[in-house]
Amino acid sequence: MNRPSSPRASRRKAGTRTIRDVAALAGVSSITVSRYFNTPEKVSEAVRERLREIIDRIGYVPSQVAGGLASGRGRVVCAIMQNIASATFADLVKGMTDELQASGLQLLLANACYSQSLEEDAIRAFLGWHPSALILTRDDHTPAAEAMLAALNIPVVEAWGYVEDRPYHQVGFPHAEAGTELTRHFLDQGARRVRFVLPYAEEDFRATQRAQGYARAMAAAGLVSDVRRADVSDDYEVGAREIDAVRAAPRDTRPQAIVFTNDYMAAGAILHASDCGMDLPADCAIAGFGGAGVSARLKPALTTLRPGRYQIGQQAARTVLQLLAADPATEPSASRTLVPCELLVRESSRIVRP
Amino acid sequence: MNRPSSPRASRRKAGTRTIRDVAALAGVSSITVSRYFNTPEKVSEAVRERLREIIDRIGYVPSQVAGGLASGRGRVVCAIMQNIASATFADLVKGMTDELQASGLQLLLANACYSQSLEEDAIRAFLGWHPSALILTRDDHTPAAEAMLAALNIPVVEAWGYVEDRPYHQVGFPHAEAGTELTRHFLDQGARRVRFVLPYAEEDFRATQRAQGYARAMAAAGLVSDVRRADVSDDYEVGAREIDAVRAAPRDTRPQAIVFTNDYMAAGAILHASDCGMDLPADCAIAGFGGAGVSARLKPALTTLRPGRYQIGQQAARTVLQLLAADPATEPSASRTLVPCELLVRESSRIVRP
DNA sequence: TTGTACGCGTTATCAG
DNA sequence: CTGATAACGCGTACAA
Repeated sequence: MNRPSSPRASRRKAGTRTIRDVAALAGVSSITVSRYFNTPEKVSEAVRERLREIIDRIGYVPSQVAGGLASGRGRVVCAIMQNIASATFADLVKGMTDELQASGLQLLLANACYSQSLEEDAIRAFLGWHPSALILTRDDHTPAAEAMLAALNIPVVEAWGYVEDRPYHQVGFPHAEAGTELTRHFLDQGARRVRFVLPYAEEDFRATQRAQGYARAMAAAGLVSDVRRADVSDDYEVGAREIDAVRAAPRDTRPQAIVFTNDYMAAGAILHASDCGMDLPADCAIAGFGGAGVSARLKPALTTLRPGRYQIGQQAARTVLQLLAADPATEPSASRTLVPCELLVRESSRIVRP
Repeated sequence: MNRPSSPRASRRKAGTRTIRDVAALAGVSSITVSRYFNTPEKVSEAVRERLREIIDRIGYVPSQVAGGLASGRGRVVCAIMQNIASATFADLVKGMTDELQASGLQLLLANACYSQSLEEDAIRAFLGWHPSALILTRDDHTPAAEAMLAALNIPVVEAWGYVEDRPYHQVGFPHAEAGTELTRHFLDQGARRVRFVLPYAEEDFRATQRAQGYARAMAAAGLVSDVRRADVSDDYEVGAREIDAVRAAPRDTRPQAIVFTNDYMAAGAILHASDCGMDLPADCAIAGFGGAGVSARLKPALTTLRPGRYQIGQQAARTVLQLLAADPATEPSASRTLVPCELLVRESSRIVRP
């Protein structure tokens, strides 16, 4: 009963070396090899030397999986993006990987496609990996997601936005204020009819937040908001159509300036304007958002508000690293790190008085 | 000796639920819960129902870490990009995650920054995760990396390129032929002086491959290659300077057409040309590579060769899934999947006979 | 269909 | 500084 006929075959996969193989070769116990990796200062110089040579020779790499299970803390940071393919999130990812790779942490990535529900699914899937930290890119979650986050008991960073009264760490900038800043740039020049153009898809809630900042700035100046929602998905085409709309309107009701949700729409406007004989910025001033590379090359060069996308990713990762390094006892209240945008003022946004 | 004074405290982290907690609640053994997740058809309908309810209620998520260790095969696919922040690799990543997330596989990402040595480091780091497959984005590796790949004994896919005589699966397109195709596009129109412009950084070896394809096409037509290497890193500026260089040259030695390594350089050229009174494509025809969104909006609209970036990522993931699903016994020889580029012929590349 | 026993490769704990 | 032992949470093999 206590001894089956055969002593049960090993389940080892061929070619897999373990900490014990290394230990045997070095004539030490396996725990010493473990210490060699985790707390080398507790291993004598002589043994360390011997182990280094053996590990190099047989190309041994410790199993993160086994280590994670045994220690309870996997060296994993999970991040959920809203649209991995976009330049915005690609830069965020680069900032995070650059910082995490250096610390030996592995980044696990998921794509939520701007959906709360997909974000919830991703969080749930990540639970199984026992992450040491979680980086999100929105601050409104489903109740189920909030519950999981609260129960997780690991550092959670909400990157990209910058919001008050959240229980988690914030790294980013206030999007509403970004809209306000661009609007004020025009108001300060004396413009009174300023339009804001939203993209076709409602999914990007950040764009909506910027529109709210625009509306606040207009209201504060005693002006009427003029928000238009695009009717095509191609950003360049949106810009082109806006130019056509402006041309079709009587001069005295035309917007003097347009703030576009992103630089691609603004670029579409500028490229189309030069095509149909419209004189920018005299006929209509333009500003974008994002700091796209092409913005400086357009004629007129595009004024844009450039967020520190890479820096936000980097800072989010740094925040995680600090929290992991800190004494878990010192409960740090949710921090907020502002990574400001840079307003690049160029020719396109100059208000020309008639 | 065999019984320490205290029966050794549990190392369980507070709040962590295990398969056994679920089993206890359901009044079954833990293996039944395991089967519920892995082979539900082997669990009776009644038990399944009960488990479903309990798992939902307590929010249990199986540990991927423990499961991976026990089964020997983690549900992990590792991918190494060359520049995560670029649109190219961002699209690849999206294609891969879209496909893998649906299959419950987790993507582990690393960034090699176009460095063979960093790629080797990333492969080594990935070894510790016992990946079920590996996706690379180059086909020349360090000897150490090749050795690890050979020893790994898991599916390896080299994405983005399309090369013969590699021991691994290929998904992509031949970059040299991309250069050839763009060059022929001009030669077929009767052009004889065609220039190829490489970026400043030598790191992107794919650009060099496209240049080789250009050189072959020129040689095949009995023409002399005219490859220029950019002297600034800003792609738009490169394009602008090329236009200046063309204008400075006598008309009868000017290139009739330029193939740019990427669309941003080409866009820089077009934007600058309209600025300094150069008439494109009459004065010089232009083609780019990449299928950037802005290309269609330029004046003249830019001819470009658009690779199926998303599709390549997707197909690389599909290849991985197929190989994982296939009988491991059937050793499939390295497959090659061509994801062709699309030549978008627009106004910028029309050769105008004087 | 369900259960028992044990191992996966590593680390925490305690002992020397 | 080094080692023996047990645990981490789950899946495989085998038995019922």
